[in-house]
Amino acid sequence: MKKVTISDIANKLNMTPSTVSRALANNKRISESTRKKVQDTSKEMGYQPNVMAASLRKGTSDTIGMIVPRINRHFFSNVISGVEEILNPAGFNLVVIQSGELLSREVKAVESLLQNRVGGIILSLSLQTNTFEHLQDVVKHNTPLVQFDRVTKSLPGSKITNDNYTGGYLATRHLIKCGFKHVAHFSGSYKLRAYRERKAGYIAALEEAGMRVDEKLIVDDVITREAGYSQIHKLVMRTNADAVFCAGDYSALGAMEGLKSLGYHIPDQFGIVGFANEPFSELMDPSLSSVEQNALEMGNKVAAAMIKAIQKEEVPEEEVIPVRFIGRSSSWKDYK
Amino acid sequence: MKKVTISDIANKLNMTPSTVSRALANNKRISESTRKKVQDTSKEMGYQPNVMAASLRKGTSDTIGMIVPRINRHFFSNVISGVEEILNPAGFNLVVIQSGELLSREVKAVESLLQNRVGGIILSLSLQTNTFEHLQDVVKHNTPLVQFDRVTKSLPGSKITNDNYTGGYLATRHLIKCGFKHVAHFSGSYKLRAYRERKAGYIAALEEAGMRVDEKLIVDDVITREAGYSQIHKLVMRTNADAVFCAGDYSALGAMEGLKSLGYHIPDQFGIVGFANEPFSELMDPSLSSVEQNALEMGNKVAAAMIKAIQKEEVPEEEVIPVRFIGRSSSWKDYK
DNA sequence: CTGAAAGCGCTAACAG
DNA sequence: CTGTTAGCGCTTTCAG
Repeated sequence: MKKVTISDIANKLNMTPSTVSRALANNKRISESTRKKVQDTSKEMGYQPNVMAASLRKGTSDTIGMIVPRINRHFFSNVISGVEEILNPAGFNLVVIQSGELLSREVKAVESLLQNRVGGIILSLSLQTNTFEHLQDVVKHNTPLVQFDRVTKSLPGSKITNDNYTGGYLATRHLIKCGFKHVAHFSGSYKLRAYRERKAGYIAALEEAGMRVDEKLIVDDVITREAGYSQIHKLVMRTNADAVFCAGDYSALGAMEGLKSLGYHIPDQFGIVGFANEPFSELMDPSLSSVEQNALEMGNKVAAAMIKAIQKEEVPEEEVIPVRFIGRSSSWKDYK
Repeated sequence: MKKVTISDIANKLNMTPSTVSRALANNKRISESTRKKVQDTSKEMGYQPNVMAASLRKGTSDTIGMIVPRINRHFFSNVISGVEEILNPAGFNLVVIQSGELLSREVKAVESLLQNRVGGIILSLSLQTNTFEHLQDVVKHNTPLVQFDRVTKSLPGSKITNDNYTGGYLATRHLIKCGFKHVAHFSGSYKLRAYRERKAGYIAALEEAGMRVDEKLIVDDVITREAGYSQIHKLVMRTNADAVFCAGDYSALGAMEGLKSLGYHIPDQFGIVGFANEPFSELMDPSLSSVEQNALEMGNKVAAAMIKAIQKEEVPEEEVIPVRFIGRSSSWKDYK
């Protein structure tokens, strides 16, 4: 089928494309009668506006690009939903691209969004990302940038993060209150502020309790299930750890499996707390204590910041979303 | 920053935009030397092609739109990854939109993709979808359409589905072989073929075993955790069921929780099998038997069909991806 | 209130 | 091998 354009409509009604364009855009300088005529026949003819042509002309589009490491993480998919909740009613479209935690794919994604002239870019950094040149392009192109969760300060624009510090603090304090004496920490990459902050909260809780910070009890780059499994083996062999605060639920899951394979009873002999409250956490046996992030709210805030940035309003430089500790069976013991 | 265009490059090098365009497109009718010059200075000047302009001119774009009910379902997010695996290397971009299982949002998504003149649309129907007018538009616009998983025959184009029939058959046969005598079935909406087929497989297994099909043991529209929880209560009150094959893992989860709350021991007193093999299934206590769908392979096939359709090659009308039954503790008992 | 005209950035005949 | 020209569909001054 030939696609129908505004000129087709104009011809049929004996007017010019400009008038049709204005009528469709609800321009106030058009008489009520022609507006109605135009809108009726456009529907009748099955007109679909060509947004590419419009964006090309206007120099900007109503599409917002969003780059996330993976969409099959509970946290990220809920942030996406939160963003859509605000963006769609405001007349924006969202396109989501996965970086797969790979810098190379993040670079390509940024490039592709820029080439599509999106109205703005929402980004959570991949684990691999250690250089920010590709994002300098975004800045140079004057494309609004909003970062969330995994952010870097070396770029301008809004940064919306979780209260990772408090999360780490609450998780660790809980383990201490449950009577664990040697609380270890499985962290992520220190390149990411989120993990540094969770670790800082962990240390703060130890110090508050007058406990010594033992570097041997802190292992970084342990975020996968596999890493959790293998690292917990090393940990119990080499140290006197009796509990672990993991910076993610997947490593906590791996750690739990590792401990079970060694015959440990959880939580009596070993306490575990994760981070992110993945859907499986409450269903595990024993159920996994975790720190819940308010992903929907974060998404809402991210979208709001993006809209403000597009409208060139003042944007909050940093915004922190509160977290909530959820105690479950993997750690709950003799709480005082 | 002003965005740099091919004319800017052309000016700087004293040639015409056409030459630059051709050099950038690796057109063979361009001398090696100018090609190199153009590509170098384009990089140097930070040129980003405006794909909107190109698509407008060419009348088609390299962007494929994909509409899924929800991205936070293990199955769907893996199909997405499978699609990307094929589409990205082939030079296509994928944009994903969620319908949220709502017809209204599915309609809007289709409209938006059409307005963006995507090169093709990949679709899995929302649960609510009971009319297909919005998809007639896709056909009318000559936009290639590939359906997967939740498909309707009333539209042309490729349809890639799981072998739901065999899945239902294997799950039910397993329960029968484990000695359960009154196997019930929690289905989804019969509007969707996937659920009708799973049910057909269930019935086939019963009949093969010489068991009577009892309509009281079959409940439809039970796909959420909540529905599974409440319906299992009704089921054990009103019938003699001693096992249930659920058309989804979420309802199976709810059913398991409901049975536990009633003091049932699983699988000794009641057997459960789900469908989809969500990540939580293996982690539950007891772990949930389920039917695994090969989502990555499905994604690959979907993408391949789309590429063929775009290149106007022959496309397979229907393709069926095999499934695999995974027996776990929720059903495994006295197997023979 | 409506029309005429220009141009967003790119590609593709058609000519050289 | 490269230049000329026209136009994709739309918006937006600038004139009436």
